[in-house]
Formats: sequence, C-alpha cells, structure tokens
Amino acid sequence: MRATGDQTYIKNLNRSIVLNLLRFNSPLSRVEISRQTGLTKATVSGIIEQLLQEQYVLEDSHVEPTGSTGVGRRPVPLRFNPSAGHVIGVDLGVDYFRVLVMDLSCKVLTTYDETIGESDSTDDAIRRMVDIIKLAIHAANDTPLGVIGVGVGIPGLVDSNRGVILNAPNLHWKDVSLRSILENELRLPVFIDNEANVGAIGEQLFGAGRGVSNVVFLSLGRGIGTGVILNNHLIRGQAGIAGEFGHMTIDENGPNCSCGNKGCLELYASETAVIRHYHQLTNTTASFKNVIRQMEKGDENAKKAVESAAHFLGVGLASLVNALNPALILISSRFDSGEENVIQRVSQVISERSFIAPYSPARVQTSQFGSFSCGIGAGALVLQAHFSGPDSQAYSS
Amino acid sequence: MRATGDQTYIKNLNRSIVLNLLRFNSPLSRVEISRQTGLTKATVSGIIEQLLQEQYVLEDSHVEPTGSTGVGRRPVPLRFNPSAGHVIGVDLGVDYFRVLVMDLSCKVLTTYDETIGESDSTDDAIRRMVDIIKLAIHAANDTPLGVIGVGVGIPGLVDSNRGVILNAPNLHWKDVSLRSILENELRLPVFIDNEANVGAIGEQLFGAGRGVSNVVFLSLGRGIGTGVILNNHLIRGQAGIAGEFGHMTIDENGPNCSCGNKGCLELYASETAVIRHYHQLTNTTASFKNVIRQMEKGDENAKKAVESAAHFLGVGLASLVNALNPALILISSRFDSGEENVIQRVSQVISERSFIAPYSPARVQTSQFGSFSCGIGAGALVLQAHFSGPDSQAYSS
DNA sequence: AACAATTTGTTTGTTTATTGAACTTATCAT
DNA sequence: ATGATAAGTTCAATAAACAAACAAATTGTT
Repeated sequence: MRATGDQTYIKNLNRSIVLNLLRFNSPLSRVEISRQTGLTKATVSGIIEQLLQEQYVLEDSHVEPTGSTGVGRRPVPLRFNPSAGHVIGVDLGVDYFRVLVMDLSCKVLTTYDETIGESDSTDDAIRRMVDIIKLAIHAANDTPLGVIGVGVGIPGLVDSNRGVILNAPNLHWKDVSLRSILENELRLPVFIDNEANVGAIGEQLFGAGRGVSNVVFLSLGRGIGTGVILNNHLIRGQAGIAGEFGHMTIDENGPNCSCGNKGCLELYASETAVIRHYHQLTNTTASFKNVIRQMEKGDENAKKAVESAAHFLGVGLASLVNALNPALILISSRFDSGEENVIQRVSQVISERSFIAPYSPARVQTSQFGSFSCGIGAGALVLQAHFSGPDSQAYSS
Repeated sequence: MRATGDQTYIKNLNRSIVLNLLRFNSPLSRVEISRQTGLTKATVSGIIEQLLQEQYVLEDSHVEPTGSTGVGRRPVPLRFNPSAGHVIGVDLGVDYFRVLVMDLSCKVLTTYDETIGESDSTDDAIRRMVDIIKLAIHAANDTPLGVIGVGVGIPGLVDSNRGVILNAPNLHWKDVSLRSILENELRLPVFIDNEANVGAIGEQLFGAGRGVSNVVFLSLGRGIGTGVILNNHLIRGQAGIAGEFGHMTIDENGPNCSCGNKGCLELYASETAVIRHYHQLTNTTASFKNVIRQMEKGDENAKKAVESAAHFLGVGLASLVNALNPALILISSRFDSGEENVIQRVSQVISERSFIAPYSPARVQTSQFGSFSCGIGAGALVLQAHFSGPDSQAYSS
C-alpha cells in the first residue's frame, strides 16, 4: 500500500502535471500553463523555477522579436529540454539486437546494430548486450541527468511486473530474469516488456498515435504481436502478459499453431502465412520481401497471398474492434511497398464486419517508426515510468 | 482539465482511502487503519471524526468484551455503515425491467419486477420505469444520505460517457439519451452502462470476483455479453462501447450473425445456439430451460447441444485469455443444473488452447449473483462512482 | 491495591505547498 | 511621456499532514 497524500505528494503531482504538459506542448508561457492546468501563476512560477534548475526546462531567452498581437509584457516561452538526459532502448530480435541512444523526447541519436549467432547462448547474448550498452553509455554526451534508464523490447512472453522473460520461443530463451541481470550490471533502472507492448507505447507517446487514448499496435512479422492501450494505459493483465491477439482463434478447426492452439490469426495473416500461401500456389519458396517484390511486378499469385493475409487480418481486427473499441489501429510491417493496399483492405473488412464501427470507427494506418518501433518504444517505456507522476491508486479495496 | 493538487485534493484522497479501506475491511481500529495506510494516527483520527459525523462509519461502542490478547487499551472497532444510504439499480431486459433498492454494500432490500409488453413504446417503458423508481425511492427508509444515485444496466450498445443508448436491437431502442431523461425526472445522479459491464463491476466489487484485479464477466443468454475489468478498471474504449467479445469471429466462413459479421462466438455458444443445435438434432423446438431439463433426464442430443456450446465457449475464451490475461472468468447463465459440467468443460478447453495458461491460469467459475447480476451491478456502478476518490490523471495528453 | 508496562487514541505545535491579492516588469498605443 | 494591458513575482493567509508528547484504558506483577 501507500499512496496517501501529503504535501510532498501534491508537490510531485503538480510538478508532474506541469512537466508533462510542457513535454508535449512546448513552448508554453507560465501564464499559459496556469490557464491550462488551473494552478495559480504563483504555483506555476515556483514549479518552473525548480524545473529550470533541474534543466528539464529551458527559457527561450531570445525574447522572440515576434512582433504582433497584443499589448502587455511578452510571455517568456518555456520549452521542455529533451537534451537534459538520455534513454537507452534495446530491440532484442531473433538473430540481432539493436541498441538505441535517444534523448528525452525519444529522438534517436545513435544506433548500434549487432547480430546474434545461432550458436550464441543466452548468456553470451546478454553479455554482449551489456557490453554494447555500456559502450553506448560511455559514448553518449554528458548531460545533467545522464542516462535515466534502459528499456528492452522482447519477442515473447514477458512478465513486465517482475522483469522476467517467461518464454521467448523464437529466441529459445526461457525464465530469464533479464531486468535484475541488467540492473546489476548497469546500475540503472531497467524496464523490459514484450516487443509489441513497447511498440504501442512508443507510437502512442511519440509516433502515429500521439494524443489518441485508445490505440492498438500490431506488429506484423514472422508472427503477429499486439500491444493495446486503453484509456492511455497499456493493458497488461494479471501477470503482465496480456496482448497476444495474434493467437486469437479465427477457425477453430484450422491448422495447428506452434502455440498449441488451432486456427490462430497468426497462421493466416503473418509474413509466414504469406510465404506459405505463396508456396502453396506456386510451389516456390520465397522470402517475404520477395513475395512483395513479385506482387509489385504483377504476379497474381503473390497478390493473392498478400490479399488473403489482409483479409484475415481484417477479420481478426474486426473482432478486436468489437472487443476493445479502439480509435486507432497502427500496423507495423516490413512491406517495402503495396502497404497502402493492405491497409485499405484491412480497413474495409473491419468496417464490413464490425458492428461497432458505425458508432465509433477505428482508423487503420501504418506505424510511424517502422523497424524502429521496438527500439524507440523500449525507450518510451523508460520515459513513461520516469515522467509518470505519483499515481494515487485510492479505492483499490 | 483540472486534476491538480491542493489541500482539498489531498484531504479527499486520504478520506477516500480510509473510507474505501473500511468499506471492504470492516471492522478496523484507528491504529489499524493508520498502519495499513501509512497515515499518522492523528490524521486518521481526524478523518474518522468526519466520517462518523457523516454516518458513513459507526463506532462499535459495545467495547467488545472479547477477552484475550494483549495488554493495553482496547481498540475501538470502526465499521462502514451500509445503512447510511440507498442505491437503486435497474435491470432493463427485453420484456421486463427490475428495480432494486440496495444499501451501500449492495445488499438487496427491495425488488420491483415489471414486465414490458410487446406493444409498449420506448417512451411508455421509460415512463413506467420512472414511476417505479419514484415509488421505490418513496418507499425506502429514511437514511442520512438518502438515495445516492440510480444505475441502469442495458442489453445493447451504450455510450456510458454520454449516457446514451446507441442501439439495443433486442429492445428495438435506438439513440435514447436515457441518462439525461432520468436525471431530469429524478433529480439524482444516473449512470447507465451495458448489462455485462455492469455485471462485471458488481461481481468484482461485491460478488465472486471480490479482490481480483483482472476479471472477465460473461453473461450467457440469448446472446453473449462480456464485461472486462483490467487492473481494477472496466475497459470502455474510445466511445464507451468496448466489451463485445460475443461477436468475436470463431469461424470466418460461419453463418451470418445478426450483427452483420459471420461466425461470431454468439452463434455457437449462446442459449440460442443450444436451442438451434438441439432443433437440428431432434427436429423439436424447445426452450433453453427445456433443453437443460432434457439433458438432466439423460437426453443424449440435449447433452450434445450443450457440450458443443461449452466447447465453443472454451475456444472463444481461450482467445480472450491470450488477449487479456485475466485471473478469473465469471460466467452468468440461466442453467438450473448441469452448470458445473459446462464450467469444467470450458475450463479444460481453455487450458488446452491458451498458451498463456501455463504461466498465468485463468480460473473459471459461476457468477455469484446469477439473475441479479445486472441489477446489483447497476447499483455497484453508482457506488463505484460515489466512492471513487479524486483520480489524478496527471500525465495525460 | 498500587504500579509498571503497553497499547489506543487525542492534543499541540511545526512544516509545507497552494492560494489570492498586491506588486513589479515589460510592451504597445496614443 | 503616459495610460492600458498582460506576464511574472512576492508575501501573508490557509489548510492539511506530520511528529511528538500526552491522556486513556487495559493487563500483569508485586
């Protein structure tokens, strides 16, 4: 327990409100902040003074010679200072990992790409990850806050509460307490979560989902991963492993899925599904990228395989729309082209099949960060924790 | 906006923390509250004094002659006083409505059952509802707080934010601003929501889901309605109409559903589905209750129809478990018997098909309030709003 | 029966962050 | 220059929590 209020609590609360307002709405003057938050000018001045000292915020002392509107003293523009510190985001993939150094607005400053060999053990991979992160930290510019934390996005089941990778089948990792391992090595706050969850957070805070409270992020790859944000909160469920909409049954008599179930969406709408379908039609084995390339060249079979995937994706997402009523669905995929057709098809199937759509349609579009979704999202995860105010969880029972 | 902190805010916050602690953990002494909340004894004393005055709380002055443990002054047991006021919950059904008068712990004190005729218009029905509610209010005992509000559970799409029934196909109601109509008539706070959402809240606060943070409530009737509580919050989505898992596609080539989609779960696992299936097998038309009765008598066809529904329910719920990672699934149905077999079957299918289950199993059981789920839940909806403290939604934008 | 020990609950003064109002600073228009 | 207006600061008042001392109630011990 503990989340009761005292003076410190409300100080933190208001400070956090002001800081977060600036974070996403710079520049703002003190008076403007006062108007938007309802705090008095005096309170805002005090908080700003503190934030200036901590360098989270900068005064645009250039006293903008913006001529124009209105008599009276000019407002001093205050800006959130993204350069006050760094975050590190790690995208852990099946045969690679990528370490990003970002500023406090999740702008990527440096990228480190590494491959993981087939023969590398879990320990080996983690050791190399630690080394690269340490290198990245040392190479980063000095800032008032330094590196505020490290986030990791993982393709698999992650208990984000305890910071444990429960099972990442593609990585062949199981029961790895990655958070505590990294925290011990790095002496920094570490956050880990599923790759799609992290992607959802990144897109919702800094990407295509900015300002939208209910967002579904869908990452289309070998499998299908989803991260769902409802009412500005990522859904995590009892053990922090919610969000596996890719294993929603679409045909209860369908083929077996690696997850043990039958007829999962993933079997019909992932890259793997496209490749398999194309193989069925042409008896040729092609990579996903090649199928797309073929499609662009006018190959009817490739087109068919992709359209089928889009259709099924629409079917699955229609269920999801009925269930969760999101305002926005973001799709992150590795299409080089032809993506717009897929989006359109998906969107159409959803509006045909979801009976909620007429009342509250869900927009479908591509994610903003593409292949960087996971890495940037991992950073966003850290920032979210760092900048979240005290959450009064009163009436918890 | 506005959710910033000042003295009043923290007073409310702490008051709400103490009150809610007592609400679900009476009796407690002042010191015990202090220990559990982290507030000082002095603060707790002050808050309790206020709550005693408002009669939300009572002192057990009987100075329990409980002999026993420990030296020192005996603690004064404090109890939440459910009789401080009343709530009214309305279960609006297809051909009936039911008005419940409850105390502040959602204990049902009086029940008014009314039928709605085929020929009654929406206006007629609402007028009668208003009359019965007014009657119920007048008939209720006098209490310090009186009736604190009215909740209504509705079988259809409800925009709970705006308090509007968007579409209740079975009722043939569309675009009804029920909340404002009732508030104008009754001069009381009114809350409306989908029947299953309301049921979920009721069961999670006062029924079989007490203390569980992640609960799925599934109401099995003509259709399938679901209410989902994640992290102690009901999911509502962008327009407040989330929760329609009954229209999840289970077979994308399945028969047409009234919702416009194909192969929805509802077509395979609702009462209607059982009736239809039984008809297919025997060419006899029987009510749901009759099918159950036949099953109890050993009718193999009836058994088959019910088992099939249970199987499909399991298939659907396995997807839902993968997607939302709930700790508990509560099923509210109108079985008179044989329910346990269904639950067991559902549970088994889920554990076979959900790959999340080994890491975080979802318990399946029957709801506590049965046919009262909706009415009690409607009351719980009001209580939840009434007793929820100030929610700091800091870092929003 | 008196008294120490112990625990509950109250009283009192201190601390702290917000508020509101008065005040200073800066800018434009006449 | 002067008045009007808006931005930002200063300062006393307020309110709620806190910490520590105190009062009350109960048991066990001499």
